[in-house]
Amino acid sequence: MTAAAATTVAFSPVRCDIPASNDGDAVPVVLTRCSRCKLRDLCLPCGLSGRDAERADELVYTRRRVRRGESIYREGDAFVSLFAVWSGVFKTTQLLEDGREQVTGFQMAGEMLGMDGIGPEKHSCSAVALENGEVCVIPYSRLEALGREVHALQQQFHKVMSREIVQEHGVMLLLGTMRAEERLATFLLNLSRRLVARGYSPSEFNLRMTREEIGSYLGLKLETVSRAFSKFQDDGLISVEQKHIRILDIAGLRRRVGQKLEP
Amino acid sequence: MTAAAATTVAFSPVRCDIPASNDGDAVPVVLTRCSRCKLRDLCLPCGLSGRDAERADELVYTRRRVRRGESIYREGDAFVSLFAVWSGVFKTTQLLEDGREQVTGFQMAGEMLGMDGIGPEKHSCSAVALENGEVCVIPYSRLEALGREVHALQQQFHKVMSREIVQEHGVMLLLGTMRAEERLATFLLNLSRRLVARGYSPSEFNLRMTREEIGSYLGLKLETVSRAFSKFQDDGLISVEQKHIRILDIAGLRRRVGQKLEP
DNA sequence: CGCGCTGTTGAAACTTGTCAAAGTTTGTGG
DNA sequence: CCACAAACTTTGACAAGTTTCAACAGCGCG
Repeated sequence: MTAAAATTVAFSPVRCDIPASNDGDAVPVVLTRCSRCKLRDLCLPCGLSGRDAERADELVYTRRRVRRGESIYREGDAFVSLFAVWSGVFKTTQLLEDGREQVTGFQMAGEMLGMDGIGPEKHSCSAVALENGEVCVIPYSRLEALGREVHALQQQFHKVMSREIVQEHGVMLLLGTMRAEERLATFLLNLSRRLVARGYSPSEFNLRMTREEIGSYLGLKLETVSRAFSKFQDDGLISVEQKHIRILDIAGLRRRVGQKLEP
Repeated sequence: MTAAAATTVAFSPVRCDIPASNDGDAVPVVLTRCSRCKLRDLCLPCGLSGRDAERADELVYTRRRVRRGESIYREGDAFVSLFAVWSGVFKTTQLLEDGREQVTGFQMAGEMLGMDGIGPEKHSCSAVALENGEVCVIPYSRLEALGREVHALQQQFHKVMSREIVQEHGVMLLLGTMRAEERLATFLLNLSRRLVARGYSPSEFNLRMTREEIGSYLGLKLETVSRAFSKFQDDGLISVEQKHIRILDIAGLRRRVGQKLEP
């Protein structure tokens, strides 16, 4: 199954010692190379070629393992680096003063984490692993410096940030104008689209998040999410076995969202 | 009153002809200078000093008048420039395929518009003036080029984009976890805070948007917004006379949002 | 001066949340 | 490997909050 293929490591990390960088991180690390990474076309260096692609290798010196439930950074932490998901699925969550929490996003391979920290110089949300995974650490000072030299990298970075803004507009639309079932359908279609881009099946996947986390993201209670799943199943649009989802009628699912949402 | 002061033009535009720029805009324009602008500490060049501030003058060659109801750009338009609000209030709106529309933000002096366009290379929302106003046109290619030379400008730009992301997370929190009254209270507090930063009264202002636009932004129907206004008035938190709002008890308003939201 | 847009308010309908109970799966430790 | 506890999911009944529909008032523009 394709799912297994993409989890396979198409990459051999090479141990080496890196001289102390000027941002205070001087431990022996795993050398990673963006130019050889299986995710290069999904990730920040997407579109870079030739010399530019090689220079992108200077971006990432460490890849960090994160175990299920562990966080990459927490709300309030000083901002130092961006992170690119290499494997696993993550969620970002934000707290309201009175303790209410919301999931503001789910991130999978190739997606960037931490851009919220640049402006305030500290993270405004927490990033938590939903399963064991790895993230590439991109020291922000390095990205800034390299961006000035490698024009295409700078552009790429701006595009990534911009797309983050666009995507959040989409979530605002979802939260502001859609009903429960429309929200869930949109969520499933979005997930499907992103999985396809990563070489997985568009119609069959395992959710890494709980009903509660989905609900939090969609502005719904977990019971409502559960009911919507059941409804879709009763209507023959999907089959649900706990976290295992099969999309049986993708067109029907799209019709549940007013009309269609992704082409 | 402070409101009048900030509308006054503390700046004299100078007519001049600029040679054709390489992004196809060759009409006679108004020369503007960021380094002398009354908004420089609120806007993109915030924090630049000395030589850097002067170089920022190369960023903006035109300021564009936009009349109430007119749009700066529309969803789908090719992306060429960013815009900085110089005067007036704007809204950004996004459409859902079935015709539902949502207001995704309100922008006032010093705030940037158009960053959603960088990634997709076309605008993913429309920007419309709620009253007559002016925007500074920042050709994106120029910002990119100048950013490579003026380090601090580049950093500033990244911060602006990042803050946009953070702010949208805030809206997601609002839409995903708050009730009608909490949403409106948050909206009013946010407005008040931004007005203060611009030298206006924190407690008395005129809304430039209709109840429907507020509702759209907050994910509510206009009737619900109207009722929440009335409730706040009955409770002595604010006074409402059509669009004229006076905040009578800002602490009380904060208490309506679970606890507090802005310090 | 009147028409249209905007805003307010009431009552009924609908959607989602809340509470509760029970079933299922997962993980842990003996 | 089994037993048990904890976490997660499903479902029902009812409550609460918001929308919908409707009527009317006020303001502002032509």
